[in-house]
Amino acid sequence: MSLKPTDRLPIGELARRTGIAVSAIRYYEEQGLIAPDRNAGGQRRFLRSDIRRLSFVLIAQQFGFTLPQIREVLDKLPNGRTPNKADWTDIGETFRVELDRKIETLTELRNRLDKCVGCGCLSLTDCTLYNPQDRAGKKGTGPRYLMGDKPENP
Amino acid sequence: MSLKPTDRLPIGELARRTGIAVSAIRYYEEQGLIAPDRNAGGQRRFLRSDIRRLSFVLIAQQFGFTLPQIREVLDKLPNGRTPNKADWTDIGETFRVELDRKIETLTELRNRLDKCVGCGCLSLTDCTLYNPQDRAGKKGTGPRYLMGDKPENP
DNA sequence: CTACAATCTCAAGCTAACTTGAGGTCAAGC
DNA sequence: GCTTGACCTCAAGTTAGCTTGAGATTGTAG
Repeated sequence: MSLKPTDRLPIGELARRTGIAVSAIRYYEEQGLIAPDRNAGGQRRFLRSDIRRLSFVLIAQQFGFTLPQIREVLDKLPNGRTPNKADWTDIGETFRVELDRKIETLTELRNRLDKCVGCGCLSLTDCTLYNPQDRAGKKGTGPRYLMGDKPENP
Repeated sequence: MSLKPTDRLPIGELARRTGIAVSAIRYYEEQGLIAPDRNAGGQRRFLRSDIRRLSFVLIAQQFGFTLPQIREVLDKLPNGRTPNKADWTDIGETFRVELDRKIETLTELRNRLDKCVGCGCLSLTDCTLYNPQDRAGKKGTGPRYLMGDKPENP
Protein backbone atom coordinates (compact mmCIF):
# COMPACT_ATOMS: atom_id res chain seq x y z
CA MET A 1 0.00 0.00 0.00
CA SER A 2 2.42 2.91 0.49
CA LEU A 3 3.65 3.50 -3.03
CA LYS A 4 6.67 5.68 -3.54
CA PRO A 5 6.43 8.13 -6.44
CA THR A 6 8.79 5.96 -8.41
CA ASP A 7 6.74 2.80 -7.99
CA ARG A 8 5.01 1.25 -10.95
CA LEU A 9 1.32 0.43 -10.75
CA PRO A 10 -0.20 -2.98 -11.45
CA ILE A 11 -3.24 -2.97 -13.71
CA GLY A 12 -5.76 -3.38 -10.90
CA GLU A 13 -4.48 -0.30 -9.13
CA LEU A 14 -4.65 1.72 -12.33
CA ALA A 15 -8.18 0.45 -12.87
CA ARG A 16 -9.17 1.47 -9.36
CA ARG A 17 -7.69 4.92 -9.78
CA THR A 18 -9.16 5.70 -13.16
CA GLY A 19 -12.47 3.89 -12.82
CA ILE A 20 -11.70 2.08 -16.05
CA ALA A 21 -12.20 -1.68 -16.13
CA VAL A 22 -9.11 -3.88 -16.23
CA SER A 23 -10.35 -5.42 -19.47
CA ALA A 24 -10.72 -1.96 -20.99
CA ILE A 25 -7.17 -1.00 -20.07
CA ARG A 26 -5.85 -4.15 -21.69
CA TYR A 27 -7.93 -3.28 -24.74
CA TYR A 28 -6.43 0.22 -24.82
CA GLU A 29 -2.99 -1.30 -24.78
CA GLU A 30 -3.94 -3.51 -27.71
CA GLN A 31 -5.08 -0.38 -29.53
CA GLY A 32 -1.80 1.37 -28.85
CA LEU A 33 -3.16 4.00 -26.46
CA ILE A 34 -0.88 2.98 -23.64
CA ALA A 35 2.31 0.94 -23.46
CA PRO A 36 3.13 -0.45 -20.02
CA ASP A 37 6.21 -2.52 -19.51
CA ARG A 38 6.27 -5.89 -17.78
CA ASN A 39 7.81 -7.22 -14.62
CA ALA A 40 9.75 -10.48 -14.38
CA GLY A 41 6.54 -12.47 -14.11
CA GLY A 42 5.04 -10.91 -17.24
CA GLN A 43 2.60 -8.65 -15.43
CA ARG A 44 1.96 -5.13 -16.63
CA ARG A 45 3.53 -2.26 -14.69
CA PHE A 46 2.27 1.24 -15.40
CA LEU A 47 3.75 4.66 -14.80
CA ARG A 48 1.94 6.97 -12.43
CA SER A 49 1.59 9.36 -15.36
CA ASP A 50 -0.48 6.71 -17.10
CA ILE A 51 -3.34 7.64 -14.79
CA ARG A 52 -3.34 11.05 -16.40
CA ARG A 53 -2.99 9.48 -19.81
CA LEU A 54 -6.07 7.33 -19.27
CA SER A 55 -8.02 10.22 -17.81
CA PHE A 56 -7.30 12.05 -21.01
CA VAL A 57 -8.62 9.10 -23.00
CA LEU A 58 -11.86 9.21 -21.03
CA ILE A 59 -12.30 12.92 -21.52
CA ALA A 60 -11.55 12.71 -25.22
CA GLN A 61 -14.09 9.93 -25.57
CA GLN A 62 -16.73 12.03 -23.92
CA PHE A 63 -16.16 14.53 -26.68
CA GLY A 64 -16.79 11.90 -29.26
CA PHE A 65 -13.25 11.14 -30.38
CA THR A 66 -12.58 7.60 -31.53
CA LEU A 67 -9.75 5.56 -30.08
CA PRO A 68 -7.61 5.88 -33.23
CA GLN A 69 -8.05 9.65 -33.11
CA ILE A 70 -7.10 9.77 -29.45
CA ARG A 71 -4.14 7.58 -30.15
CA GLU A 72 -2.96 9.99 -32.78
CA VAL A 73 -3.05 12.85 -30.31
CA LEU A 74 -1.33 10.83 -27.60
CA ASP A 75 1.41 9.82 -30.01
CA LYS A 76 2.73 13.33 -29.58
CA LEU A 77 3.68 12.57 -26.01
CA PRO A 78 7.31 11.66 -25.27
CA ASN A 79 8.25 8.04 -25.60
CA GLY A 80 9.64 6.51 -22.46
CA ARG A 81 9.87 9.55 -20.25
CA THR A 82 7.09 10.80 -18.04
CA PRO A 83 5.25 13.61 -19.84
CA ASN A 84 5.60 17.00 -18.17
CA LYS A 85 3.32 19.99 -17.94
CA ALA A 86 4.48 21.42 -21.24
CA ASP A 87 3.69 18.16 -23.02
CA TRP A 88 0.13 18.17 -21.72
CA THR A 89 -0.37 21.83 -22.50
CA ASP A 90 0.63 21.06 -26.05
CA ILE A 91 -1.86 18.23 -26.33
CA GLY A 92 -4.49 20.44 -24.77
CA GLU A 93 -4.02 23.04 -27.49
CA THR A 94 -4.53 20.58 -30.30
CA PHE A 95 -7.49 19.14 -28.54
CA ARG A 96 -9.08 22.48 -27.83
CA VAL A 97 -8.97 23.50 -31.48
CA GLU A 98 -10.88 20.38 -32.48
CA LEU A 99 -13.32 21.03 -29.72
CA ASP A 100 -13.94 24.60 -30.71
CA ARG A 101 -14.71 23.37 -34.18
CA LYS A 102 -17.21 20.86 -32.85
CA ILE A 103 -18.96 23.35 -30.62
CA GLU A 104 -19.17 25.82 -33.44
CA THR A 105 -20.66 23.26 -35.79
CA LEU A 106 -23.20 22.19 -33.22
CA THR A 107 -24.21 25.75 -32.51
CA GLU A 108 -24.50 26.59 -36.16
CA LEU A 109 -26.63 23.56 -36.85
CA ARG A 110 -28.87 24.36 -33.93
CA ASN A 111 -29.39 27.86 -35.17
CA ARG A 112 -30.31 26.58 -38.59
CA LEU A 113 -32.65 24.10 -37.03
CA ASP A 114 -34.36 26.92 -35.16
CA LYS A 115 -35.07 28.61 -38.45
CA CYS A 116 -36.10 25.49 -40.30
CA VAL A 117 -38.25 23.92 -37.67
CA GLY A 118 -39.70 27.29 -36.80
CA CYS A 119 -40.90 27.82 -40.34
CA GLY A 120 -41.88 24.22 -40.87
CA CYS A 121 -39.60 23.94 -43.88
CA LEU A 122 -37.44 21.12 -42.57
CA SER A 123 -36.01 19.35 -45.61
CA LEU A 124 -37.56 21.68 -48.16
CA THR A 125 -35.43 22.99 -50.99
CA ASP A 126 -34.93 26.46 -49.57
CA CYS A 127 -33.84 25.10 -46.20
CA THR A 128 -30.27 25.75 -45.12
CA LEU A 129 -29.97 22.35 -43.54
CA TYR A 130 -28.84 20.55 -46.68
CA ASN A 131 -25.80 18.41 -46.51
CA PRO A 132 -24.26 19.85 -43.37
CA GLN A 133 -20.54 19.20 -43.33
CA ASP A 134 -20.72 18.18 -39.72
CA ARG A 135 -18.84 15.06 -38.82
CA ALA A 136 -19.27 15.57 -35.09
CA GLY A 137 -21.99 13.04 -34.45
CA LYS A 138 -21.01 10.66 -37.23
CA LYS A 139 -20.90 7.03 -36.27
CA GLY A 140 -20.96 3.74 -38.07
CA THR A 141 -21.58 3.21 -41.74
CA GLY A 142 -24.93 4.94 -41.95
CA PRO A 143 -26.48 7.46 -44.26
CA ARG A 144 -24.28 10.26 -45.51
CA TYR A 145 -26.30 13.31 -46.44
CA LEU A 146 -29.56 15.19 -46.28
CA MET A 147 -31.77 15.83 -49.26
CA GLY A 148 -34.84 17.87 -49.78
CA ASP A 149 -38.44 17.10 -50.40
CA LYS A 150 -38.82 19.01 -53.62
CA PRO A 151 -42.29 20.53 -53.26
CA GLU A 152 -43.64 19.80 -56.75
CA ASN A 153 -47.08 20.55 -55.40
CA PRO A 154 -46.81 22.07 -51.95
CA MET B 1 -42.64 10.31 -62.64
CA SER B 2 -45.08 13.19 -62.07
CA LEU B 3 -46.30 12.48 -58.58
CA LYS B 4 -49.36 14.26 -57.35
CA PRO B 5 -49.11 15.64 -53.84
CA THR B 6 -51.40 12.90 -52.63
CA ASP B 7 -49.29 10.09 -54.07
CA ARG B 8 -47.51 7.71 -51.75
CA LEU B 9 -43.83 7.05 -52.26
CA PRO B 10 -42.23 3.62 -52.75
CA ILE B 11 -39.17 2.94 -50.63
CA GLY B 12 -36.70 3.50 -53.45
CA GLU B 13 -38.04 6.95 -54.12
CA LEU B 14 -37.84 7.84 -50.43
CA ALA B 15 -34.28 6.53 -50.39
CA ARG B 16 -33.39 8.65 -53.38
CA ARG B 17 -34.88 11.76 -51.85
CA THR B 18 -33.35 11.41 -48.42
CA GLY B 19 -30.03 9.88 -49.38
CA ILE B 20 -30.72 7.10 -46.90
CA ALA B 21 -30.18 3.52 -48.04
CA VAL B 22 -33.25 1.38 -48.62
CA SER B 23 -31.92 -1.10 -46.09
CA ALA B 24 -31.57 1.67 -43.51
CA ILE B 25 -35.14 2.83 -44.05
CA ARG B 26 -36.39 -0.71 -43.47
CA TYR B 27 -34.26 -0.83 -40.36
CA TYR B 28 -35.79 2.42 -39.13
CA GLU B 29 -39.23 0.94 -39.62
CA GLU B 30 -38.19 -2.08 -37.59
CA GLN B 31 -37.05 0.32 -34.86
CA GLY B 32 -40.36 2.11 -34.90
CA LEU B 33 -39.10 5.40 -36.31
CA ILE B 34 -41.41 5.30 -39.28
CA ALA B 35 -44.56 3.38 -40.07
CA PRO B 36 -45.45 3.17 -43.75
CA ASP B 37 -48.53 1.35 -44.88
CA ARG B 38 -48.57 -1.28 -47.59
CA ASN B 39 -50.17 -1.54 -50.99
CA ALA B 40 -52.08 -4.57 -52.27
CA GLY B 41 -48.86 -6.32 -53.20
CA GLY B 42 -47.32 -5.84 -49.76
CA GLN B 43 -44.91 -3.09 -50.76
CA ARG B 44 -44.30 -0.11 -48.48
CA ARG B 45 -45.92 3.19 -49.39
CA PHE B 46 -44.69 6.30 -47.60
CA LEU B 47 -46.23 9.69 -47.03
CA ARG B 48 -44.48 12.66 -48.54
CA SER B 49 -44.11 13.97 -45.01
CA ASP B 50 -41.98 10.95 -44.24
CA ILE B 51 -39.17 12.62 -46.17
CA ARG B 52 -39.19 15.32 -43.55
CA ARG B 53 -39.46 12.72 -40.83
CA LEU B 54 -36.36 10.93 -42.07
CA SER B 55 -34.49 14.18 -42.54
CA PHE B 56 -35.18 14.85 -38.93
CA VAL B 57 -33.78 11.44 -38.02
CA LEU B 58 -30.58 12.26 -39.89
CA ILE B 59 -30.19 15.61 -38.22
CA ALA B 60 -30.85 14.21 -34.78
CA GLN B 61 -28.27 11.50 -35.40
CA GLN B 62 -25.70 14.09 -36.30
CA PHE B 63 -26.26 15.55 -32.89
CA GLY B 64 -25.53 12.23 -31.32
CA PHE B 65 -29.02 11.08 -30.43
CA THR B 66 -29.63 7.34 -30.47
CA LEU B 67 -32.47 5.83 -32.48
CA PRO B 68 -34.55 5.08 -29.37
CA GLN B 69 -34.16 8.69 -28.26
CA ILE B 70 -35.19 9.97 -31.66
CA ARG B 71 -38.09 7.60 -31.67
CA GLU B 72 -39.27 9.00 -28.40
CA VAL B 73 -39.26 12.50 -29.80
CA LEU B 74 -41.00 11.45 -32.99
CA ASP B 75 -43.68 9.64 -31.03
CA LYS B 76 -45.08 13.07 -30.28
CA LEU B 77 -46.04 13.48 -33.91
CA PRO B 78 -49.67 12.77 -34.88
CA ASN B 79 -50.52 9.23 -35.77
CA GLY B 80 -51.92 8.78 -39.23
CA ARG B 81 -52.22 12.39 -40.28
CA THR B 82 -49.50 14.36 -41.98
CA PRO B 83 -47.68 16.46 -39.37
CA ASN B 84 -48.11 20.18 -39.83
CA LYS B 85 -45.91 23.16 -39.09
CA ALA B 86 -47.06 23.39 -35.47
CA ASP B 87 -46.16 19.74 -34.89
CA TRP B 88 -42.64 20.26 -36.15
CA THR B 89 -42.21 23.46 -34.20
CA ASP B 90 -43.15 21.55 -31.11
CA ILE B 91 -40.59 18.84 -31.78
CA GLY B 92 -38.04 21.49 -32.55
CA GLU B 93 -38.51 23.06 -29.13
CA THR B 94 -37.90 19.82 -27.28
CA PHE B 95 -34.95 19.09 -29.46
CA ARG B 96 -33.43 22.50 -29.03
CA VAL B 97 -33.49 22.27 -25.27
CA GLU B 98 -31.52 19.01 -25.36
CA LEU B 99 -29.14 20.58 -27.76
CA ASP B 100 -28.55 23.64 -25.66
CA ARG B 101 -27.72 21.36 -22.79
CA LYS B 102 -25.22 19.45 -24.88
CA ILE B 103 -23.51 22.54 -26.17
CA GLU B 104 -23.32 23.98 -22.70
CA THR B 105 -21.79 20.81 -21.32
CA LEU B 106 -19.24 20.68 -24.11
CA THR B 107 -18.28 24.30 -23.61
CA GLU B 108 -18.01 23.90 -19.88
CA LEU B 109 -15.84 20.84 -20.21
CA ARG B 110 -13.62 22.57 -22.68
CA ASN B 111 -13.15 25.49 -20.36
CA ARG B 112 -12.25 23.17 -17.55
CA LEU B 113 -9.87 21.36 -19.81
CA ASP B 114 -8.19 24.65 -20.61
CA LYS B 115 -7.55 25.18 -16.94
CA CYS B 116 -6.53 21.63 -16.16
CA VAL B 117 -4.30 21.04 -19.11
CA GLY B 118 -2.87 24.50 -18.79
CA CYS B 119 -1.77 23.88 -15.24
CA GLY B 120 -0.75 20.31 -15.93
CA CYS B 121 -3.08 19.04 -13.22
CA LEU B 122 -5.18 16.78 -15.45
CA SER B 123 -6.62 14.10 -13.19
CA LEU B 124 -5.18 15.48 -9.95
CA THR B 125 -7.40 15.78 -6.90
CA ASP B 126 -7.93 19.53 -7.16
CA CYS B 127 -8.92 19.30 -10.80
CA THR B 128 -12.50 20.21 -11.69
CA LEU B 129 -12.69 17.51 -14.30
CA TYR B 130 -13.80 14.75 -11.99
CA ASN B 131 -16.83 12.76 -12.86
CA PRO B 132 -18.37 15.11 -15.39
CA GLN B 133 -22.07 14.44 -15.69
CA ASP B 134 -21.86 14.70 -19.43
CA ARG B 135 -23.63 11.98 -21.32
CA ALA B 136 -23.22 13.70 -24.68
CA GLY B 137 -20.41 11.63 -26.08
CA LYS B 138 -21.33 8.42 -24.27
CA LYS B 139 -21.35 5.32 -26.42
CA GLY B 140 -21.25 1.64 -25.78
CA THR B 141 -20.66 0.01 -22.46
CA GLY B 142 -17.39 1.67 -21.61
CA PRO B 143 -15.95 3.26 -18.50
CA ARG B 144 -18.22 5.47 -16.49
CA TYR B 145 -16.27 8.05 -14.56
CA LEU B 146 -13.02 9.91 -14.05
CA MET B 147 -10.89 9.58 -10.98
CA GLY B 148 -7.84 11.36 -9.78
CA ASP B 149 -4.26 10.42 -9.35
CA LYS B 150 -4.03 11.23 -5.65
CA PRO B 151 -0.60 12.85 -5.45
CA GLU B 152 0.74 11.06 -2.39
CA ASN B 153 4.17 12.31 -3.37
CA PRO B 154 3.81 14.85 -6.18
C1' DC C 1 -47.24 -11.40 -72.24
C1' DT C 2 -42.68 -11.07 -71.16
C1' DA C 3 -38.60 -9.15 -69.29
C1' DC C 4 -36.45 -6.78 -65.93
C1' DA C 5 -36.19 -3.58 -62.25
C1' DA C 6 -37.88 -2.87 -57.73
C1' DT C 7 -39.44 -4.75 -53.81
C1' DC C 8 -40.11 -8.30 -50.16
C1' DT C 9 -38.38 -11.29 -45.93
C1' DC C 10 -35.06 -13.39 -43.26
C1' DA C 11 -30.59 -14.55 -41.79
C1' DA C 12 -26.05 -13.45 -41.40
C1' DG C 13 -22.18 -10.21 -41.43
C1' DC C 14 -19.77 -5.81 -40.08
C1' DT C 15 -17.38 -2.11 -36.91
C1' DA C 16 -16.28 0.01 -32.49
C1' DA C 17 -15.40 -0.57 -28.00
C1' DC C 18 -15.54 -3.37 -24.89
C1' DT C 19 -16.97 -7.59 -21.58
C1' DT C 20 -17.06 -12.40 -20.30
C1' DG C 21 -15.28 -16.90 -19.71
C1' DA C 22 -12.00 -20.63 -19.70
C1' DG C 23 -7.89 -22.27 -18.28
C1' DG C 24 -3.54 -21.19 -16.40
C1' DT C 25 0.30 -18.34 -13.77
C1' DC C 26 2.13 -15.09 -10.25
C1' DA C 27 2.74 -12.95 -5.78
C1' DA C 28 1.89 -11.81 -0.99
C1' DG C 29 0.37 -13.13 3.62
C1' DC C 30 0.32 -16.61 7.20
C1' DG D 1 4.93 -24.02 1.58
C1' DC D 2 0.46 -23.15 0.73
C1' DT D 3 -3.48 -20.65 -0.32
C1' DT D 4 -5.88 -16.99 -2.35
C1' DG D 5 -6.50 -13.13 -5.03
C1' DA D 6 -4.54 -10.59 -8.78
C1' DC D 7 -2.94 -11.27 -13.13
C1' DC D 8 -2.14 -13.55 -17.75
C1' DT D 9 -3.81 -14.92 -22.81
C1' DC D 10 -7.01 -16.04 -26.15
C1' DA D 11 -11.48 -16.73 -28.01
C1' DA D 12 -16.01 -15.60 -28.17
C1' DG D 13 -19.96 -12.68 -26.97
C1' DT D 14 -22.39 -7.94 -26.79
C1' DT D 15 -24.74 -3.56 -28.56
C1' DA D 16 -25.88 -0.10 -32.05
C1' DG D 17 -26.74 0.76 -36.46
C1' DC D 18 -26.65 -0.75 -40.32
C1' DT D 19 -25.25 -3.71 -44.92
C1' DT D 20 -25.16 -7.84 -47.71
C1' DG D 21 -26.96 -11.90 -49.74
C1' DA D 22 -30.29 -15.44 -50.96
C1' DG D 23 -34.39 -16.60 -52.79
C1' DA D 24 -39.04 -15.21 -53.85
C1' DT D 25 -42.63 -11.79 -55.44
C1' DT D 26 -44.42 -7.48 -57.54
C1' DG D 27 -44.86 -3.82 -60.83
C1' DT D 28 -44.18 -1.76 -65.20
C1' DA D 29 -42.44 -0.71 -70.01
C1' DG D 30 -42.64 -2.43 -74.46
